[in-house]
Amino acid sequence: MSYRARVRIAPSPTGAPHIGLARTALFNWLFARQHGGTFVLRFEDTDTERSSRQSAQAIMETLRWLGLDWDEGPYYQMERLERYRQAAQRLLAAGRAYHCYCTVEELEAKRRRALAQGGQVRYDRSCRRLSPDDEKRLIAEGRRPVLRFKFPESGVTVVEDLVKGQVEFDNAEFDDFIILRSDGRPTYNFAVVIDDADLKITHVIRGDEHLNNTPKQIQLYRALGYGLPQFAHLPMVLDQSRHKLSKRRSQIETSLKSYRDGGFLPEALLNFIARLGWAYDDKQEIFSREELIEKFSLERVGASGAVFDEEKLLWLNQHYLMHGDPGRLGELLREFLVRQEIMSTQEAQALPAERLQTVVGLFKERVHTLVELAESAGYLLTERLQFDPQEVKKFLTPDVVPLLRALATELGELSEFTPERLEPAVRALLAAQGSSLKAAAQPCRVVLTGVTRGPGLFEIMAFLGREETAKRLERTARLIETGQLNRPLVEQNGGSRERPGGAGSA
RNA sequence: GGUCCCAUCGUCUAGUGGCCUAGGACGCUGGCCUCUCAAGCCGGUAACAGGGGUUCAAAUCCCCUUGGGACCGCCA
Repeated sequence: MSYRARVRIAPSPTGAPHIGLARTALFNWLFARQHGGTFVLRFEDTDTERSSRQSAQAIMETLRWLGLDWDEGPYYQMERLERYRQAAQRLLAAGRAYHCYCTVEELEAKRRRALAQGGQVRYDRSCRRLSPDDEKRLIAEGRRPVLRFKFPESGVTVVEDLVKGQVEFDNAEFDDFIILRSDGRPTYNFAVVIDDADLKITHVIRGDEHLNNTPKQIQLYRALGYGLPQFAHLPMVLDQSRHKLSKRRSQIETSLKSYRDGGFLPEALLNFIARLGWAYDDKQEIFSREELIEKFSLERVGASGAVFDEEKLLWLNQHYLMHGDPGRLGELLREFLVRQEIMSTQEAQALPAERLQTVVGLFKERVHTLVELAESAGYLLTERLQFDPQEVKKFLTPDVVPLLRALATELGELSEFTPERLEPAVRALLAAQGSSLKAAAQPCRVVLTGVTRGPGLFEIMAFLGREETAKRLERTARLIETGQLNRPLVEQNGGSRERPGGAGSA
């Protein structure tokens, strides 16, 4: 297992990078890293209509975000046109390729006719034996020929696939496909062979959908005199209706950017994707990047398609949120607070890193994404409380007012404003008032946060600090008395810009 | 329509002829814990698509059927 593996990811830069790209990239990357090999990036940009430099940039940025660093490239096929031309020339000279003068319209008509008769949608090879005179005439008509590959008309092409095993194709099923367009640009099946040969790719690891193309490529390798790489066709990632993941028809999100924006961690996404079609054993679900490199193997890649289960991704993301580095998570939270418009860039920048880390600690096991984290933490970091009318009605009744006042006063006297000191103090106070923590916790929580769920009451108080806690208690007590709690508090406060998260903590 | 691939709980999967009255995980669900919600812990639900073979023995091997998917472009 110590050969110099060379693998590649060869996306076409024709749109936003998607899950499928990450999947193929990850498996190739893992294979390269595991074997101390080389991971090459190549852009298949011969579809000049749809390819764009921006898309290439977006793909590279996404790969970087995922941490799938490449060792070579990016190569661009459009910068290698001369290479394809030379190879095509060789094929032509060897009698393995020929010019075809059929127009797009003619081909389209033939295809339609064939399909209507329920027959083969293959090119009829009509240009294969044109006489020199015919060719002259067609050229004189101004036709610009394409170059077609003479595919063997009989025999069998065998694909030795590392995932699918040995797959046989009857050569009669294939037609003389186009290798060079009329303007000289190569088509996919041609360019991919020359590039993989030139780049000395040892293992072509790619999606399942290419298995049917492989015989075409194998014949090309042979005609060109190149040695074959090993092939490994990965099962595809499917949507809930078991179709290939597609931006257009699938319900689930396919764009990687939307996962990034949605508050997913790259390590969670990678861990999740790795387990789509691959398993190490019956025990382990969580794999760090290093463990994946160590434990991944093509032998253990399954053959059947795998449905993308967002619930499981969410679970994994929460796992990495709970166990990730607090410092890093804190900074990500800062970013998402702005992104989710919880606060301004300036406000976010003013937050001490330590405060953010505390928030992460308080919420990490209660949220699944950074977006949820930012939105949940809003009431701790800003004064904007969203009182749920239902909860207000249920918990903030006039009879809790004395309790709130007592708390505000009593807590002011506490020497240390920490959860450890708060708990016994509050419990004692409640007991003295003839109440209990069980009875009073929820009203207090709503008073302080506006909602009925969240971190422990004492953690919340400690985070808010003595002053802010007392302030919220008093203010809400007043609002209850005057019956003003039917509208959002933020309006009644006249839009205070004060930040409780700033200084006054214990 | 043709060719090719695939087929274990709803989902991801373990299983490579006996260890399987099929294991784990997500989800769902019951309980514990508890100031809420989570997290955590304990328990439950749920699958070998069907039919033929081969074999002492089949989820595992073979065949057929069915079902699903991909590809069949001067897209990749």
